[in-house]
Amino acid sequence: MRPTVHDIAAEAGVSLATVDRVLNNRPGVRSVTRDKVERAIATLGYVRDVAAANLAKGRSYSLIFILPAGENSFMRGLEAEVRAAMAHSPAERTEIAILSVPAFDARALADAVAEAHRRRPAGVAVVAVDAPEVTQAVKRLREDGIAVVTLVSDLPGSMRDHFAGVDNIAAGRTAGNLMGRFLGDRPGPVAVVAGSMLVRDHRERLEGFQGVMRQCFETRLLLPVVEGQDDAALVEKLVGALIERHPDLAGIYSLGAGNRGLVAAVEKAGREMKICAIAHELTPHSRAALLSGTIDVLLNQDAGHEVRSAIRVLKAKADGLAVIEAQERIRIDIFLKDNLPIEQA
Amino acid sequence: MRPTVHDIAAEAGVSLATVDRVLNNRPGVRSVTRDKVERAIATLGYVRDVAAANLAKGRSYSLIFILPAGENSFMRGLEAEVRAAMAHSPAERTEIAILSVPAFDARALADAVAEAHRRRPAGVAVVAVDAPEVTQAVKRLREDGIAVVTLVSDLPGSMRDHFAGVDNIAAGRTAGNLMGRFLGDRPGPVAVVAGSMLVRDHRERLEGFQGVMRQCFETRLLLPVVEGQDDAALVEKLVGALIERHPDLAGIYSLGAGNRGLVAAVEKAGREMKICAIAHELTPHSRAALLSGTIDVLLNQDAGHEVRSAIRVLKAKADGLAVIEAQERIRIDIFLKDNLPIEQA
DNA sequence: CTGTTAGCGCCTTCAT
DNA sequence: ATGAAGGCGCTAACAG
Repeated sequence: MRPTVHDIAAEAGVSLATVDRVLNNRPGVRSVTRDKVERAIATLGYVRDVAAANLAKGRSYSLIFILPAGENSFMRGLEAEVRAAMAHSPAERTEIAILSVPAFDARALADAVAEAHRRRPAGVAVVAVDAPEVTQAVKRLREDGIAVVTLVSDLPGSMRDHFAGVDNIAAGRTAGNLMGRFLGDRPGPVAVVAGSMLVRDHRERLEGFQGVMRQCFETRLLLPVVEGQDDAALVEKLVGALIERHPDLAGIYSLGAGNRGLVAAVEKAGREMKICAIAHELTPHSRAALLSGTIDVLLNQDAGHEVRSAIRVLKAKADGLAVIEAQERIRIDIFLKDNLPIEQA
Repeated sequence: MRPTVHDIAAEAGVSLATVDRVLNNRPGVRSVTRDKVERAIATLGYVRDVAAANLAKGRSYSLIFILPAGENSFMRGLEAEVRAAMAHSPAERTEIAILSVPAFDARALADAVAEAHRRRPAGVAVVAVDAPEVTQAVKRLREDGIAVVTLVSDLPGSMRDHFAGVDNIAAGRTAGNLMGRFLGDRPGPVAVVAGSMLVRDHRERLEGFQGVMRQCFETRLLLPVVEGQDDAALVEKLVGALIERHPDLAGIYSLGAGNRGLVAAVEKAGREMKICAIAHELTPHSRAALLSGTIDVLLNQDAGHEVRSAIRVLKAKADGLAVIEAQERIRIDIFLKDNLPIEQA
């Protein structure tokens, strides 16, 4: 049987309360007493039973998720994952609220962060727009002792506790490597469609993609990036124009959302163009396009993993505990039509 | 606050003990009383606090992992993950033991399963060799009410409760698709190296790979599969012979272990052959080969995920609980040198 | 500064 | 067939 607080109390010759004070390093213990207890802990090899501790505490963590509104399927999937987590709230001892803000709108986001601040939660998770007013608002949260995790897109310099998202430079590099290899010797330029250069994840993917293309496939012409605002209609228009202007277009890397527009434009151009399309995020639409062959590769970040990791980290940080970063790393999934997971319910 | 057993007892007008009997459907409750309690549970929307239940029970699950011995880096990594889980044993209320058996040896494995049976654990996880005597031994475990999970390689027809591993047909197909696309129009045959056709995961990968190659890249010559017994020295010899016999060899798919031998043989052949190599499992050696460019793609199954999933499932099955299969699915990771995760400690 | 006591939500004897 | 009481390992008042 593993040792309990009672065993430590006995071994150290003190009471339960004192053991508890030492364990949670609360004040009000002479350092000699503290030493005795710590020695007992060490010799008995005590490890606290977290479940029992939580039961006794009955603590509950109030968390706020700030997510972009709009049609973006990935973001809606992310929201669904947050709502799924809300459903398990009782078991997880969390109380989660969602704040919705217009996409790519730094002012609105900064206001939402301020609103979250007013509600004094234990932690906040935010899909960041990379702008000074947002950085400042997040900094103020932190200065007030509220834990902050950036979700999907990071916000360096904001003092956020953690970033729950993928390495977007690596994602861009991966896309570049696959694009270069899939195209082989086939001639023709490659286009890049982003959502907005205001968000860091898109900037980083672009950087990674361009880096690999210039470094490993230096003969390939890269067209200047166009910004589709993650809006399907706009993306369709932009991609349509690109295809028209470049009849020999060999590949398209869509590093943001609006895949419906991408798919529509490529399908309109027709099969015979054999455009190699690489896009991000597995959604019902992009899945269908991958299976039909319109999209060749999908890079994906698992929204469920990101949300659950964000919650774990927020709870830990709210308790002032450290986080094993390696254990919270979010993988970049690469999906071909052959390794697509079965559709979930 | 969510309802507790007390609330149900009050609502139903019975005692805690009776509520508990109903909750764990133990005998000794009149069906009228049972109904009253069940109605109370439903109207209050009660969900039991598993942590508190475990605390009260103090139950501990004894599990046995049966793993192949030998140099195979992946299997050693798997064992390391099991040992890591053993380290958390107290917190997880598990007592894990490891049984080691020679690789690809059906008799030895069947004996080990019988030995596990004798120890009467709550559950057994086994890396299966696909042979009748193993199937029989596993069936006997199940008939005795012991939960069984196959790990990495499955054993259909054995009545095992669950398979903790990847979809190996999909893995083979993915390898085939990438091989076909990476080679493009480049001429030359493709070789396949397996470990042994005695294990199901290797047979399935082969099936998937050949399927895609024949279906989507039908002009490409596929050499007959060779078996390297997951032994680096043997693999090196076999691959060396293949390269010698086919100076125009375009690609190699290594679907088993022994990557050290593969890498040695390909590097000996020299860069200028530009052989496209696709292999399985991320190990220190294969990682280095991916970074150096000797291996082009690594398909991987996360041993840690598999072990933790196996433990979760065994505990659930030991308690007679259902498992959400979708939630236990193990993904196929695809690693290029660009998306390799940072090396863990 | 330190100890006593009463729970957290659930399960388990032992009576009745 | 049902209930009362104590305890799992830990924490949190409240005394002293």
